[in-house]
Amino acid sequence: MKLIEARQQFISSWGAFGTHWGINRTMAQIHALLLVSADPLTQDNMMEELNISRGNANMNIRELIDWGLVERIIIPGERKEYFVAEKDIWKVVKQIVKERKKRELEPMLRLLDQLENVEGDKRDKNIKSFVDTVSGIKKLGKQADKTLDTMVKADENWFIGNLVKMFK
Amino acid sequence: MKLIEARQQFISSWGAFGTHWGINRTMAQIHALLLVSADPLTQDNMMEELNISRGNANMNIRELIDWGLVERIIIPGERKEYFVAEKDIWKVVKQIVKERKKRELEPMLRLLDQLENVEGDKRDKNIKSFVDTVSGIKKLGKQADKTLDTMVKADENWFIGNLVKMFK
DNA sequence: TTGAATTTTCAAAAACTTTTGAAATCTTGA
DNA sequence: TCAAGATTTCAAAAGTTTTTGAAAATTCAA
Repeated sequence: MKLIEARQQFISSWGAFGTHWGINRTMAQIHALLLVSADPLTQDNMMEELNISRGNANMNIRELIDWGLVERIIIPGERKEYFVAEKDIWKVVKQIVKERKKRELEPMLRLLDQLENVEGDKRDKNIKSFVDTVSGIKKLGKQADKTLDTMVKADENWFIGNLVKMFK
Repeated sequence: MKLIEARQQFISSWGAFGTHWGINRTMAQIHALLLVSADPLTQDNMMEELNISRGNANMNIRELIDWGLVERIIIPGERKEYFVAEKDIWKVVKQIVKERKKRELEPMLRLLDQLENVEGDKRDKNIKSFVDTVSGIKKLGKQADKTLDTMVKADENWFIGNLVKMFK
């Protein structure tokens, strides 16, 4: 398989993959393009390679910066802005985990804390069923939260080393 | 907070949460409703409680069954079908991990295997950048695949026990 | 077997998300 | 300061997904 073709495959699959994870196709494709590019790219480079409009490119690049996955860099003597993606996949994964934890897991746990204190007789089977479900989710959620916290702080070798121990 | 209100909060938040994970709102809400219900529910119960149409209810119930999260049960002497959700959250998580692994991670790893064999001189910086990115993702992906495999087979105490060891 | 109850299907409508592109704003070198 | 180049914004258009509801199919008790 030729490089051009392989790149296209990668970019388009990464885009499709992203849509299963609540990330829009273009954002995932821009990310993929930056991941496989040897050099920094401009917005115009990306617009051309992915066939997307200026507004679309701009919006999604900014969102990637917001997620901490892409960095804007200034090349001295150049007027245009250039962009690069973090290439270390372990760092990318940690960054995504960190953001999703903050944006989704933590608010959910705060809600569950409140919901657990529902009024009424715990012997009522409807109340019991509600409280049991909420407590169960909370318990697993809190554990996941702690685990992810530690993971975000860890380096790759530590992580893989531990997994090997854990699963041998 | 009263039970009715707490249930509504839970159902609506679970729905919003689901949309961040590529699951549609209604499917997540039906799941939430079944999770907090003490008794099996019919399709009509769910239509009424969630204010959704017959077709919508039917489609999403079937999708939940497809994911292995909900079971259809027949109550002797009753004409209607009843539904219950798996209440053990650890089992729910394992089931979701198992399905997503099969539907998303495994196909992605098969693609990466192919893309790694791109033709050309590995000293060309464009080829190097592509191959390095693909290899890096593949390496982490394979590790995740193994880990999730073990997790899917494990029971909760084993899992939490190990995490505690790992992170103490 | 029949027919009322129930479930399933699916085309069209509604809702929601993404993309476009032109205008507005900002930036910087001369 | 100016103006050309670059970036950002955002309303409208296009595209996608979800929902509806009525018709078709299926089920089952009598």
